[in-house]
Amino acid sequence: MKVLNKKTDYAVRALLSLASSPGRYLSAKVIAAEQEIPYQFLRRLLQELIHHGLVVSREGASGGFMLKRDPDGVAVRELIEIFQGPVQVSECLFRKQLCKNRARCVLRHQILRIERVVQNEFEKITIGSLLRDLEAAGKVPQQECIE
Amino acid sequence: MKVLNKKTDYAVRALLSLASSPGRYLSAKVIAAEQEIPYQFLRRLLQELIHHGLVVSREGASGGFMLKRDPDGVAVRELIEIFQGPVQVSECLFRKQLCKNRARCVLRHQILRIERVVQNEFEKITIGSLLRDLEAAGKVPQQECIE
DNA sequence: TTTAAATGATACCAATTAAGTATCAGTTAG
DNA sequence: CTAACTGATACTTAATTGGTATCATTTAAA
Repeated sequence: MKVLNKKTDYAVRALLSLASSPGRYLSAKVIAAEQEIPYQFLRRLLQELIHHGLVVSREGASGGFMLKRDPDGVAVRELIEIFQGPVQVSECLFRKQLCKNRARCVLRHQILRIERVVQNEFEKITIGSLLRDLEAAGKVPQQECIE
Repeated sequence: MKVLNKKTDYAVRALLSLASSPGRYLSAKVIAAEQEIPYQFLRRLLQELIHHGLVVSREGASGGFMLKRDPDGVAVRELIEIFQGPVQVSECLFRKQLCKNRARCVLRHQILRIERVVQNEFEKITIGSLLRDLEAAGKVPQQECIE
């Protein structure tokens, strides 16, 4: 069970780059280098972010991308929805069809409860909050990625 | 973002069938009909459950499958791990390698927190608890699967 | 005015995974 | 003996994921 796919992961990191250079345009090249994201992949991803109104771009030489919204208003939850679709368990929820059997429903009910919890948690994590975490972590020299 | 795949979903339902016929062997055919699970798919799935020590089987005519363990001792969390791998966010956690950049780590840290919450929730949901929910729901005629 | 550095928009590709099907061999109750 | 089972495994098909490549357009600046 994988929670985040690469695209979401890259998007978060790209947005962190943009958020830490407010008011400036960063080129895809720079972001790619900074965050070690495959260049062409990143470019497609940035287009999607534009289409969803999260960033703006400037074309031409010395162009690039800039965060459009307040970093605290961009939740990881929204990014997950953009790149991995809505947090869901089954078709049942969306098609609003009757359950074929009750067993399925009982399980769904429990899962939906958990989904709400997860959504809530991801709603609380924003680019802004991550950026602050990042700055706080910056004071410690280097950290191991465990636990 | 999909939390449960079909295999896990089917497994839960198959186990619910088995749990509601304690001490009896149910054939794959019967379970498949009862839960509307594709027969051959179910059979492979049941083999996996055997290999993981959750059910036992009897071969030959009038053979079938039986739950091996206490229904309350079989958590959905375990089924997710069997059929979808451990609840994880990235390779980082398991390979215990150093983070290439701090941004990744900061996000990871938050995600791991959420993962623990999710794991805890799925640990609480067991075949036994679902069966009781099912019996309780059985008193109401038929329910719609919404929200 | 030319040019180099950008983005915009697509099209393509390879690997993996998910879901489902099919088959054959061995077992056993009746 | 045979029909109804499980055990094991191979195959298929479609979708998804992660990544690459290309061409057109825009623009700052030499």
